Amino acid sequence: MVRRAEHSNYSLESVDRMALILTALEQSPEQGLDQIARHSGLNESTALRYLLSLCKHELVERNATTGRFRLGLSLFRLGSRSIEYRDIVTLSLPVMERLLAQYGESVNLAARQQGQVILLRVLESANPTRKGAKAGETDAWHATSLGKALLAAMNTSEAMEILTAAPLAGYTPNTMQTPEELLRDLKSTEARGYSIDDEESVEGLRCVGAAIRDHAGVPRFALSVSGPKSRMPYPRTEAIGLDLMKGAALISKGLGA
Amino acid sequence: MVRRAEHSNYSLESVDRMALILTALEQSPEQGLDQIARHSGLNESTALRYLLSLCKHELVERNATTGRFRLGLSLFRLGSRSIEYRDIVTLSLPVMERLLAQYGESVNLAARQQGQVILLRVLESANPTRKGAKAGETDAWHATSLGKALLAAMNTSEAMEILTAAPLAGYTPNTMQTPEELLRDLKSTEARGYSIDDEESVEGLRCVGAAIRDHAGVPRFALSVSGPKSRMPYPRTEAIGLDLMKGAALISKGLGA
DNA sequence: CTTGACAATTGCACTGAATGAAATAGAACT
DNA sequence: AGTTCTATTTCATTCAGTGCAATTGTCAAG
Repeated sequence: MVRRAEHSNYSLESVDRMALILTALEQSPEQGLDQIARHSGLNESTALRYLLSLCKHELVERNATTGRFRLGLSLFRLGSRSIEYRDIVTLSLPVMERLLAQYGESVNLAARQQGQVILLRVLESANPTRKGAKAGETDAWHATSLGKALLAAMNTSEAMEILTAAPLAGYTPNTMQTPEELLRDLKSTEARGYSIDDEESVEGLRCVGAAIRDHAGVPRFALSVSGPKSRMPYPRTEAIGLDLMKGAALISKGLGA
Repeated sequence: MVRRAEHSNYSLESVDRMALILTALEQSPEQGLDQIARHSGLNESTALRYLLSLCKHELVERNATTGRFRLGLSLFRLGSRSIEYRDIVTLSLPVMERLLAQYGESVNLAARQQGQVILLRVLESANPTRKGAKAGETDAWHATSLGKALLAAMNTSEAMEILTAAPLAGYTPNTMQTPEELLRDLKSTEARGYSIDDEESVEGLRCVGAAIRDHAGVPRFALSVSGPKSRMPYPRTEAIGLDLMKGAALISKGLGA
């Protein structure tokens, strides 16, 4: 039963094309047929047929007056189910709630996905934080505790690949923008066991993060606690960091690690 | 450009099949190939090929040990974008235009933002009204149909918090200036489904409003129709109120509610 | 109003991608 | 050992899906 499908030719072109269309639509809120065709590399008539078919299932929607296309609500419904059904979230929730209760700061759970760090779940602190992150958003690899926790947990060559794939944007004066600098930070992160984002993504915001490994030991998720610098002094970040490591380890174990 | 595609045969079977698969997967968190094939009515080999292709794009994921399938994280990402890209103004415009055409009175869209009610868009009636509201202005919570529609849609404690935060200014003899009086009004508003401002903010002006909820069910926007008392007699306000509720519900649905 | 440029839509003939039945192969039992 | 599941693969057949080219509608400029 658990023979894995190896034949890569088990890939249906139509599904690939559909994915291309959706990826194209992801780039901007609303697009005309020509833009989508250009972006996806598909023939215009082909793109139109896919789009209309997708519309039938509300996976894509069409502006009735302009005729432009956008991502549909069915995707939202399916996406919500996807998270709801995901054991990582249910598995992490108790840990996250405990961390929130203990420290009173926002707790975040993220996944590594297709080269991005995507927030799965956020438990907001009761204290108003300047960072109003919401599930579904993507975080920067090099400037957040979530991203850096994941990077530090993978092997160096893989991390380098991600860090050199695109120019490293600067968000604050503290953002590290060279791979060399980051590599040094990742080394100490690995030794320490948890990552620190000291105003590297948002000014005044300090975060601590730890990686979660899946059943195969691959770092696939990360947990973080974030709060204003004033409420995150040094001895506290260490306490939180150690606690995060414990929590992350517990979840990893729950995933079968 | 805006010729609408009519030919229903513009539907790709592969897209329909893919939708069948996703719908099947939506039914329960994790399913084996046979269940999915049975549920979708597809041949097992066909279902497998779709599933594996979908896996390639992380639209579907596979449990590595059991071989069972579930909805993938890409759906979550796409779904989040779908909501993010949904713009309240564009979504509301068709509804607002219909209301203006139907009743010939000014139609207003507002958002609750940072403790205030902010007008997002105003469609002016052709008949000169004394209320020349413009987008960007703020409305009073306690003396307008927009504000009261929002207050009535939130839970009582939250509404009270807003009503007691600052003294309630009086604009006309009709303005309710005590939380108790307002609370009673909000109760009947909730039961009625739409709010009424009967010369409470501007003398001679009568308004009817309804709340719009976002994807999470939070009342975040409101829609209203306003006109001089002379053109807004009682049976008419009710007709407009019911119509507003329908419109608001439609927009809420468009936001993912 | 006419013209031209552009974007969306449709018709159509061809073709190879996708299909389902049947054969094969592990896994998990007895 | 065999038996019964479910998952995977093969393969010949064929029709779904393709892209070109023609058409139609829209918009803006003259």
